[in-house]
Amino acid sequence: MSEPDTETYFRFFNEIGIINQLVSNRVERMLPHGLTMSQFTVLNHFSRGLPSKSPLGLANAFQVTKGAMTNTLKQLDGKGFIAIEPHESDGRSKIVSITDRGRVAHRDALAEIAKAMSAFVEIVGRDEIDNAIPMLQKVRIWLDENRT
Amino acid sequence: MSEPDTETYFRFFNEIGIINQLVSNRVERMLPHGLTMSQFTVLNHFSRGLPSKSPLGLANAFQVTKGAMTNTLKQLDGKGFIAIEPHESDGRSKIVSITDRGRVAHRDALAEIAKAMSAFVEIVGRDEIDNAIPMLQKVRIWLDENRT
DNA sequence: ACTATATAGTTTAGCATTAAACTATTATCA
DNA sequence: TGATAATAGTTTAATGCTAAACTATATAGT
Repeated sequence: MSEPDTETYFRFFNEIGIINQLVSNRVERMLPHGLTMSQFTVLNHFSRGLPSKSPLGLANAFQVTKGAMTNTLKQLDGKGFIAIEPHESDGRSKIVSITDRGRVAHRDALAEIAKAMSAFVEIVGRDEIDNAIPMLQKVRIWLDENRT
Repeated sequence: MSEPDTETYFRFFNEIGIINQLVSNRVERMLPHGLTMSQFTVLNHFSRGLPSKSPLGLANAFQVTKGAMTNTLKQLDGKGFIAIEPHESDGRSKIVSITDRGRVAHRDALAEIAKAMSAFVEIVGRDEIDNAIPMLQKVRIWLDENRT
């Protein structure tokens, strides 16, 4: 691969890095209930009707370490937004699920995000987002499956 | 905006967040000279022939705080990869530039990245990257200019 | 059954980052 | 000119993340 090519790919990932930094920062400052981005992401997962998962399953789904997930779940549990129960047959494992209070918190958070996004939506249309997501998924899946 | 729309936009930013996490992690482990992603990004800026900048200018360019940039520059300086000189007329400011050793380190790093990217390039073609960058730039610029 | 290995989760140390306090210098303007 | 505000950079405290060590339970192989 020629050097200019590397530059282009690097710029791609660099744009992604800066967007991530700007978005995380912005969203985190407006989330209610003292939610962090990671905490919201977990609530978002369950409020979409997805089935209960183990802490490890969540860590894999969001590509963070087990340790990071332990921390995130501890705080969500402290706020009463999730329930952590022992796995019925495997003594090593646990099952995480969202609580009613968690659902309310998620709804509040989503409302705040929607409010802040309204201006953004006028600039970057739904079609552009729809168009980009499959490509981003392809990138993410490749990175996930080809870890070193 | 309807709730499903918010979901779509959120998924977009979520994919970006996960990609960023996977890439940072992967790249950082293979960078030579003990370079971090932030350090490499600074070297990359200068090695592209861009003009010397103040620490604050670099912090703004990469969307990190002044404090983070102080730390990054301190480490690059310790490795002899950059030179930090006082601004000629403004006693508060400094000017950062890359050194010859910094250029060599950058070249080494770019070679490692290119090597690791070769497999990725086969999956996600140059055209897809070229197609995505303008949209990402638009997102990044909007986020940057519309900070709260 | 016993031992070795693998797995789920927690804890710890180290690091990069942010926000805010702080120092030093420059700009504004009355 | 002299006081006030703005700016550049550093430092500090707090936070979240990773990697690795650690505990406890489950699985596999003999």
